[in-house]
Amino acid sequence: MSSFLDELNDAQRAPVLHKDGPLMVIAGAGSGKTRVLTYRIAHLMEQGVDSFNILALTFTNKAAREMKKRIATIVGNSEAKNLWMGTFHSVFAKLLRFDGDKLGYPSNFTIYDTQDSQRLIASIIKEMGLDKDIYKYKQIQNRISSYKNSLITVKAYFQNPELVEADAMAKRPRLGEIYQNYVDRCFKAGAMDFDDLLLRTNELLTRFPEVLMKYQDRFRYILVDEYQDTNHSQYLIVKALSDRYQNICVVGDDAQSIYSFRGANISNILNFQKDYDGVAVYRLEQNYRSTKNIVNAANSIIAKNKNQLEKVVWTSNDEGNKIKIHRSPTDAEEGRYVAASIFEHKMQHQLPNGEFSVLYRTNSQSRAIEDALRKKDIPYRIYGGLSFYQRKEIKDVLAYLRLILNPKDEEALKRVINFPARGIGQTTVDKLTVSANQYDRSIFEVMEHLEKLNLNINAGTKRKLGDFVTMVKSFQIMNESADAFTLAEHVAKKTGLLLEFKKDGTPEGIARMENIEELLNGIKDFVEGQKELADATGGLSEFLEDVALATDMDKDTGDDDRVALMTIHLAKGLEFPYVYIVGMEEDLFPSAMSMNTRSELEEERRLFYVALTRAEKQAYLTYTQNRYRWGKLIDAEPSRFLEEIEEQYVENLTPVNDGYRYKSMIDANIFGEIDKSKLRQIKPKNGTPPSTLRPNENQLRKLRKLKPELSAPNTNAIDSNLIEGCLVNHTRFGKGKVLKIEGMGNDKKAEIQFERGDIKKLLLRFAKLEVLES
DNA sequence: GTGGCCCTCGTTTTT
DNA sequence: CGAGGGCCAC
Repeated sequence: MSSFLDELNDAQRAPVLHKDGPLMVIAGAGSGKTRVLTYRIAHLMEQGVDSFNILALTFTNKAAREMKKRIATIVGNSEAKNLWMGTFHSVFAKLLRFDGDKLGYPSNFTIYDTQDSQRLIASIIKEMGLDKDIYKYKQIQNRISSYKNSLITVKAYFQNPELVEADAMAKRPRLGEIYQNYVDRCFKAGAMDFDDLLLRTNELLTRFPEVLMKYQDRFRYILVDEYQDTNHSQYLIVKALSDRYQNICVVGDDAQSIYSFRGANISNILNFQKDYDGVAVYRLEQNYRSTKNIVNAANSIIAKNKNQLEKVVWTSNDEGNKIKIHRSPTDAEEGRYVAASIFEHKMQHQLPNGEFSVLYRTNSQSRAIEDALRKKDIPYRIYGGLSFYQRKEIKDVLAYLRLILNPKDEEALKRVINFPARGIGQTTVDKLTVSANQYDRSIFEVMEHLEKLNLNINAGTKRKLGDFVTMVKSFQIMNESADAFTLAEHVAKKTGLLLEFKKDGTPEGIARMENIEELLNGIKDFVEGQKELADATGGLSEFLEDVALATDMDKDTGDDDRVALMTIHLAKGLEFPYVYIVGMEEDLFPSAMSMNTRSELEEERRLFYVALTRAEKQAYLTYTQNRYRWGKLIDAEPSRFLEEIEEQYVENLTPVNDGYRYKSMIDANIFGEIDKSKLRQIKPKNGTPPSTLRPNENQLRKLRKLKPELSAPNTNAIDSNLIEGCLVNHTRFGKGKVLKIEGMGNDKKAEIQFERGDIKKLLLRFAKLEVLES
């Protein structure tokens, strides 16, 4: 029966067979971690552990679904169904639906997404009459979120002088008040934000020992995937739930911890052995995914990090091709190169699109890649970014649906009360909000009792408000009998949403209408799917919860064959035969925002490690010399990570001396010029012969090392004489006139009209210029 | 109350 | 450069 155990190697089998007591599995990239988790669960069930007693926390709901499916093939579908599996957020949302009433929440509480939270915070700031330039709602939301993730409640905040002082110092003395108001308003709206799902679970488990006992007893075996990315709040939940039986299994890889910005605490995994008694540690070090070149290159990168658990990832796979590094003049050409390369591979080996992925640091980089792929007719799919459910028109429909379930949902109400336009303006909404705050009621309740309240609202508007209330109530009645699809379709029509976009007539409006139709189809599928499930209540509420907590990864990709475009963060846990990592430039990757401390830089490096280890057969690293950012073309410098890979594993497709295959509208020669001139100066200095293997990388390295000493004297020498309008001589371009000087210090550039005809922009610290006449 | 125009800001990454 | 928000005029 347990033949699946034969599919494991010895290292994998050990944690699968481990039955009781805490265990930690340190799983290197591509070492079969998911397989271990899956089989461990299956094995527990075969050993007689009741499926109701197992809780598995995964990184995406999709991962949970797939694991469940696989387990079902081993132990049978009816048993697999009973497992509690999903992301922290979805599992504990479910738990709070059962027991959240003890904290005063309705079981149909709304889940606010980040945008809802931000809007609410923005309106609180406005209501408090604070300066929006000092109290920036996005920053404040971020702040509150990290407080919540560290379990710093409003009360804890005010009791902590350091925090209060820090905010006061940052000229935001009223942050605590905003926090207080925000929490109150969410509560009054019957809403939880993402962080509440964890924070309130903690509160529930702490304040109600009988609830804690119930779930401790229920979840006798707990498994946590990607443990390195848990935050403090999640850590405490796991700790509390596993406290009684101690059957806790965590799986992770400290080298792949990349979510500290949302509160993930790498010390959770580093300290696991201290947190539990008698922890068994298993290591999965054999990589089954990638070639030797990729595995070794990745190892050589991560070795640069200081803080890590001991582990040696190795593979018996083929050597494979070297990692290819390619430079382009601009981001548009980078896109073209990637598209052309994918095309070439496809043609040569008859490969499907699905074997390729393009990974980037920031979502905004996708545009150039998209353009290029589209031009080559290569189908692609973007993951993340503005996901389907975040689109305006979709959120509008969802807001109506949310309002049906929870009329107290303030953000949903404000979103749709005047969309499509029905003559209820900001002034009216403000009056309602003030009144609602005053009576400690929701806006909807105020609207229901307009007659009894003496609000300064004219009769016409009152009638409109009344109509709106009546409409929402009619939806609520319909919800009692109709299924989610029928209701949603009715809502889309009755509210005039569909018509609104249809009558607009622009391509954009039509696209929006089609999106709404797609949403309706999605709801239909959902309803159909629910009919098959035994425990499903088949309603709107479950659909909305799914939507609120859906990752972009969770959306069914269908079976169409497309190149995958996504951020590196989103790529975690995935693998592709061919991987292109684009934008390998300083300030972009590593991000300019993450280079202030060693730990930030180390996280960027882990991110690079994650990116590289997604590749099975071949990895490409590309960078540009100039990139459009904020609508401006800016100089780019190769990422330091390029140099950190050991030379033997990479191959440079664009060495400096290759004669510039890529002609560009802008001055692509700048880098070539510098490198050559620099080399000439450097060579006698340290006597190292230039490597014939990787001239570019060698030069770059030297260049970087020498830059400080070289740039300072250079610019100084030139500074005094070189002014706009003066005549200069360049060693290679000849005589020219300086048209413009811009930038400061190292970035100081001169735009020069050369006699031979062209205009070039040169960095002064590199250009060898002789001033002829000023 | 509505619509249009102008300004600002942003690009880290997400449940 | 683009999106989103605020302000002003009708």
